[in-house]
Amino acid sequence: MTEPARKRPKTARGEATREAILRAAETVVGARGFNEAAISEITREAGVGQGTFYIYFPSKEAVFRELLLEMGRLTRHTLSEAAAAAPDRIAAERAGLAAFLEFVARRPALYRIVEEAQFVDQEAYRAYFQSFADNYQQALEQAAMSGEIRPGDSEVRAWALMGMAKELGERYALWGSDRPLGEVADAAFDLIEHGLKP
Amino acid sequence: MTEPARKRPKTARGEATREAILRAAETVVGARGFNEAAISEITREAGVGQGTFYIYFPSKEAVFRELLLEMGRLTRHTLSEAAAAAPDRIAAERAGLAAFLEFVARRPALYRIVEEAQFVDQEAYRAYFQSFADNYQQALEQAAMSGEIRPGDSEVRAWALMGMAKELGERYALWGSDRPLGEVADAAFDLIEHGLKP
Amino acid sequence: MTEPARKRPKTARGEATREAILRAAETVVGARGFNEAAISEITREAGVGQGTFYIYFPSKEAVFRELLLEMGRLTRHTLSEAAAAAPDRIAAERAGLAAFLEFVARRPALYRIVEEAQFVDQEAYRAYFQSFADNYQQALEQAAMSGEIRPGDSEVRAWALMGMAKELGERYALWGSDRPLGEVADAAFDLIEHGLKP
Amino acid sequence: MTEPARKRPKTARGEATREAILRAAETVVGARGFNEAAISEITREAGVGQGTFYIYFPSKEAVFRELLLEMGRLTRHTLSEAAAAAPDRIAAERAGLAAFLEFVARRPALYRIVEEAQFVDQEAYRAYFQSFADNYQQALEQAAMSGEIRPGDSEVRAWALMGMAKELGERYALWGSDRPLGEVADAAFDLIEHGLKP
DNA sequence: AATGAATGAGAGTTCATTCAT
DNA sequence: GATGAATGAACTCTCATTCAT
Repeated sequence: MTEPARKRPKTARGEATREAILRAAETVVGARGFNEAAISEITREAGVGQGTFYIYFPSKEAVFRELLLEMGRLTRHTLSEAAAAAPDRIAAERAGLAAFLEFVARRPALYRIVEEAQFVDQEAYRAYFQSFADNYQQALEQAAMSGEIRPGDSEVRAWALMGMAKELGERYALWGSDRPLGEVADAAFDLIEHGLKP
Repeated sequence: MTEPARKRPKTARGEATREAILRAAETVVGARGFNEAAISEITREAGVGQGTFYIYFPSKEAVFRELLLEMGRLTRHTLSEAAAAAPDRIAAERAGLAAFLEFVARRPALYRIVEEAQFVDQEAYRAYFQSFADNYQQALEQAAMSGEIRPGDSEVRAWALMGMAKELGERYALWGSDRPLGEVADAAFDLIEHGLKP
Repeated sequence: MTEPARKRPKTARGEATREAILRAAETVVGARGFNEAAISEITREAGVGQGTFYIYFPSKEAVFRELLLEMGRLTRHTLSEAAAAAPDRIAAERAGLAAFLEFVARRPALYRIVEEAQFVDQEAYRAYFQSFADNYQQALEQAAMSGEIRPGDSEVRAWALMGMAKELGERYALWGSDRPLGEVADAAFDLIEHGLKP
Repeated sequence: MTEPARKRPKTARGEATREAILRAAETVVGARGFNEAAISEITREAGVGQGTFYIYFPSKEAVFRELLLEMGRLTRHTLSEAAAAAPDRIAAERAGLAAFLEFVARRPALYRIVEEAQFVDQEAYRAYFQSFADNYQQALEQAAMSGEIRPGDSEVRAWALMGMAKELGERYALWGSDRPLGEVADAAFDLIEHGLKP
């Protein structure tokens, strides 16, 4: 199903070219969307010939998939760093949310790509979020057992909290807004922490 | 930007044709996605000639936009019905979430179209959700003022709750799952009501 | 394996277009060969737009296959007419060979296509000749039983005689030569009739 | 028209590389056909870098031509050996046919290449067979003069007999068959010797 | 109102060949 | 001698849209 990357470059020059294409793809696909992003535009942006693209990626979908993987690594890294510094789960939620919003603001193209994956490579998209959800669920479960949070359905909670974060990222980090992201994170965290009930 | 629908049919026959195309578009676009959905496939599915499409819609994007409008009407109707029966805002949240999940499960193609709108007609997509958020925010504000819910940032809350609902709809109603939607709604509602804090 | 022709035209205009493309393909593919024959050249020759090609044929291979079928029909027709007029098998051999050479000279492009089929659609090519061989073999068998020819291995004979005819067609009708085809047919027939032995 | 081979290697290492490329080309071109055979595949099969190809051959057609020459040498050698052992022309026919079929069975790729030459380098292809025919014709002429065979049109006979051999080679040695090649040669020889007439 | 035919712009992709190292 | 990288021309094929009937 998942074809392998066409080529692992063997020289430093090749490595650089591959990286240039990847960055150009992030830019162009992030800006135009997958379907409007032409290979010719990506290679122009990367400053290489059209054929060069196919030395490093077997298809347009393949770069896309690679960018998705990158985004996965970066997000995981961002979140685990944020969580590591937090004393307990509740604090981790807050830190994670804030870090996530910052991250989306910093790499909007990459984030847009993740969302579009839904329509480009459903399988990869679902695997991507399922894996996040699995980890998240586990963390919530442990926190519930240790009494850091109220017990509850960890699976549904994981998805619900992910949905919140995604929507806020889209709305406030991607669309742009005059509200500082920290403020948004705080407001959302208040909801997560205490709920709506008076 | 938004061209008007090419033609409001005058005869019953025309009305039926237009409707057939709309339903075929929902099916095909919902299944294949906007870009993979060929007009020729839509018209074949609708049982009309290819040229007929352009009698009723000026472009491919136009049907798409029309489907988005439809979805908006239906969702609004669904939610306001659910909310109307609820005694207070907290109950309305619960009922609304459950109704929304049911709705997504019933019209998955339509829901997928809404999500894809992000990549097809960004402007329409943002307007769509902004309008929901505005209404939602207002409802939350009133509820806070009347003491039905804890006071807080209604705008962020609106987007956060919408994100939750969307993600749960996608995960449990669209992807499919063996968990009953009512159970999912209950679990999420528990989080919304009380938050994570013990 | 064998995809169906994309479209049976429904109007006379369509029928004419399809035929024009077929004739243009015969010309261009016959002259340049399958690989060098660009679709764009075929459609230019046919006087239609490039896209029109794909209304009537699903691929380049598909026209090719259609031309092969045509050639089969024509050859069969040519040979059976020639054989019908012959009093016995030996005479039929002579008449068939002469008719075949004439036919190749008249439709060189079509004949070249048959030969190239070997490298374009092996399966179709083999089926094409196997079917000829089967008929031929049967005719030889009956002739042997009725004493019109010496008994012998009809299968091998069929292929051997087909090979002769093909080679002579290629050499004298396709390459061109100053020797009249009738003379060639006579000379070959002498060999077929009496063999080499003094 | 016929460019010279780019380079006659000077060292044993070079010689080995050239030979490796030639053998890889035989394999790949024989299996895939000229057009489907990519240089990159040939060099991969040969275990050398892509650029190395052009040290030894100036173009893709050039290797092809070289393989054709090889095939010519081998066939000539095979046939002359078979003929040398035969007491007279008739016996030489038999031995030559049998040897040819064996040869095709042993080097199917090479044989396929000869046939495809028709569509890759017509000039070389025709020269190839014309030269065979010339020799063949001469042999038949001498045999006719010495009374070993019935007098007749040697040129046409040469082509006719070549056609037989080629077709039988293709059908029984290339396609594969459960009939022993010796048996096929015998049956064909019977036809060549005595003809069809009772 | 309806339609089948037609189109051309543009997409992704391949590959023989060149070249700097 | 050897090679991996690079390239651009060229190809097949798709499809939204227009139009004559």
